[in-house]
Amino acid sequence: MAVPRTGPNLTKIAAALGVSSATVSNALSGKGRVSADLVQKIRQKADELGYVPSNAGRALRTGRSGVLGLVLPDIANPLFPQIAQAMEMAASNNGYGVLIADSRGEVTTQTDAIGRLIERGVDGLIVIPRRGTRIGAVGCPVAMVDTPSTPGNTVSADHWEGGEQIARHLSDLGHKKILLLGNDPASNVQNDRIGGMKAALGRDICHQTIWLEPILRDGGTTASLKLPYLVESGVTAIATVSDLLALRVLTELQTAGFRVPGHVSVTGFDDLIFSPVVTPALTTIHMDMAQIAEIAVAALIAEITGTQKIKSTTPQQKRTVPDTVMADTSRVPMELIIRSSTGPATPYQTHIPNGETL
Amino acid sequence: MAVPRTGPNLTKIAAALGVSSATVSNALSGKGRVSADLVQKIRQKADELGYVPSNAGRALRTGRSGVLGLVLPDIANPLFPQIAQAMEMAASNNGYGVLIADSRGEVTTQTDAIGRLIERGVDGLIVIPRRGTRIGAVGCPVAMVDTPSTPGNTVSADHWEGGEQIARHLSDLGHKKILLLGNDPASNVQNDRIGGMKAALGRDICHQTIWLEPILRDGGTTASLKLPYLVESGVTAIATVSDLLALRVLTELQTAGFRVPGHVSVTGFDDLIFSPVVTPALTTIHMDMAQIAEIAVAALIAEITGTQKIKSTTPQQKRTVPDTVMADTSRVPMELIIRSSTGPATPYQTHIPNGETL
DNA sequence: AGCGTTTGATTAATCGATTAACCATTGATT
DNA sequence: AATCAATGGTTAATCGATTAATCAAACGCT
Repeated sequence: MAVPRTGPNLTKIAAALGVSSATVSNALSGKGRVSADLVQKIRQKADELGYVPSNAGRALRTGRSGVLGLVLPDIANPLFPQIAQAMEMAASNNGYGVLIADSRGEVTTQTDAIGRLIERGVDGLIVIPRRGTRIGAVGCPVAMVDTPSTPGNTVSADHWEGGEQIARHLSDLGHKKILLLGNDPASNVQNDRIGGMKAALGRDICHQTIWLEPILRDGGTTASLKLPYLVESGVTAIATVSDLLALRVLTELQTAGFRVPGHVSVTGFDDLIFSPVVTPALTTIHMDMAQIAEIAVAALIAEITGTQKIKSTTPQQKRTVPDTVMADTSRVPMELIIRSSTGPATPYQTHIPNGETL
Repeated sequence: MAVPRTGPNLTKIAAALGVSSATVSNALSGKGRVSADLVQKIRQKADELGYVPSNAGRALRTGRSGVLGLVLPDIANPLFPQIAQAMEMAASNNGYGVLIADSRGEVTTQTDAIGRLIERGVDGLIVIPRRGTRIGAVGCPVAMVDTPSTPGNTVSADHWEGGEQIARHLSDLGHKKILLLGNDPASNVQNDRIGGMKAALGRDICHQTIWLEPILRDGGTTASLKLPYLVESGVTAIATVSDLLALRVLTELQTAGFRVPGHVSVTGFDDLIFSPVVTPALTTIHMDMAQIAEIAVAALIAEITGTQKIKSTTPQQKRTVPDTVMADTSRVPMELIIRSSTGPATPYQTHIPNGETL
């Protein structure tokens, strides 16, 4: 094709000033020895010509692309916007770009997704694994964002502590009989959250855990949670592991004529986009994704820029252990957001779903 | 640094077989003239060594990176997962990667975000603009996904027709007094949706349009929509421009003691993740993001691979018109999803919010 | 003055894939 | 048999930035 490169490059700037391209490179990167006023002139000329360094050229020479891969096996995750935004921001603050990959929920394609990213030459991977999926050796540093209790985890929110906060909040409101509602018992995150809740509930508080996903799988989508029955049997609070579940519970209760939080308090997790705008607004736990992203990206970059010296000399024999990186802080605290879906416990005596004034 | 490249490259394969690297390149790309069995042997050797072509080398030589940029000025958009997933899939099916950029909602940083992508050498941009923001000249092909009525639009869902579908559905159910609820009157998408709704409602149907965002801006977050008043004044259906709004309306009505769809029918738009799981499940409009993405990516790639010959010979003088590409089909139909939040119109006589059996 | 050192800049090799231009066979044609 | 074309492959240049290895000049020091 012989596409004539249009944009200005190092050589063009060098030619315009009558110096060598090496000097221009040094001046712009501040590495070699270049006199102050020549640096000045080069900078100016570069701006004037609208110089944009070629990533391809740099990548080829340095062996680093300046791009991180973001893998979300479960992209349907409603937290995705938050995660993507936070990661992109953290990366671009550090001069990196973010390439996304999606594996459509299937485990087999997760490997493909990672493969695609590797082929594109990413310098590192950020992986939000789905239900504890292990990542095989990939040949580049990997930051895993799962739960503090997951082996190989780099950084994550302290889901356990978040669970404790929610449980304490409900406990403080006087709730004595609480339903803990999870979705997938195989999820590390959800187990941590539920674990934290249980740990924070004193012996005087009765609680029961229900996992939704197995029920739906066995009973079909029509399977009911029998929430009205549970409430009538004395449950005054339902703590879920996700705002999505909380929303489901909330609307189901409201349709059945119960008042939230009048009859039952409901809590969620994650502070999703809809949580503040529903009525009643959801009491939930917010995670500081920006901070998590910052730590994950920092750890990744540290590994990337420091890993060269220990480069394995035997290219054929890949390491079998994933190169998950470590961070100084591996768990960031979560924040309790109290809104309107929780209130004082009012033990349910007689069932009057309708016909009463607030 | 002198990082010794570990992975196998063309030269290594060539050396292993005693041929030239050019032949290997030709064999793998199927371009030059190479005998059938040599191609065979080269392919085999490449697999054996686990050869992965270097993107940097290829990009440098060909001037194309094989990466598309995805710009979502409004990343908080709950449709983001769907969009990102569809785009990534369409791109990777065509051998391209997707680099994301976020402008955190601000218009000024939108330019920065695009700039970052350009600097990373993307071959083309996919832009989902926020409220009709225009994209300046960027120097690479751009696919805009907005509304069919937006000038410069490449492809999008037929929001107008979606609005018509929803309106017809409500009309068929016998609703005569309908509230149309939008959020941002400056949004092209929302205007199309509302426009379609209005167009499909016959003269015998009374409707009123309310925009939420201006009300909230003037009246603060506490401003109420006075939904109960509206319902009591005879509105039997509320058609919103988004599932998020529909959810808001739904929960507000339920809390006020109204039954959906018993007293009022509620509809949304976009079929967001929570829409099927709330009670009652939302009747809404689903857009075929996969198809939109496929069309956008195809149009972009066509432009990318065909644009070389008309490369401008005057690099300095950038085009002032954005290079938005055109597609054969610019509007893809939407699909009406009827669930439980809509039902026959039952004109509201006496207000009995509570105390009645369904 | 003579020697070593610092400063400032240049040369040239390199990363890996692509491709235009070229060379060497073999086969076909008149 | 001589010429031409097709086939199969090689050479070498190129994309743009980086950087190790030089080189030349200016400076400091005894």
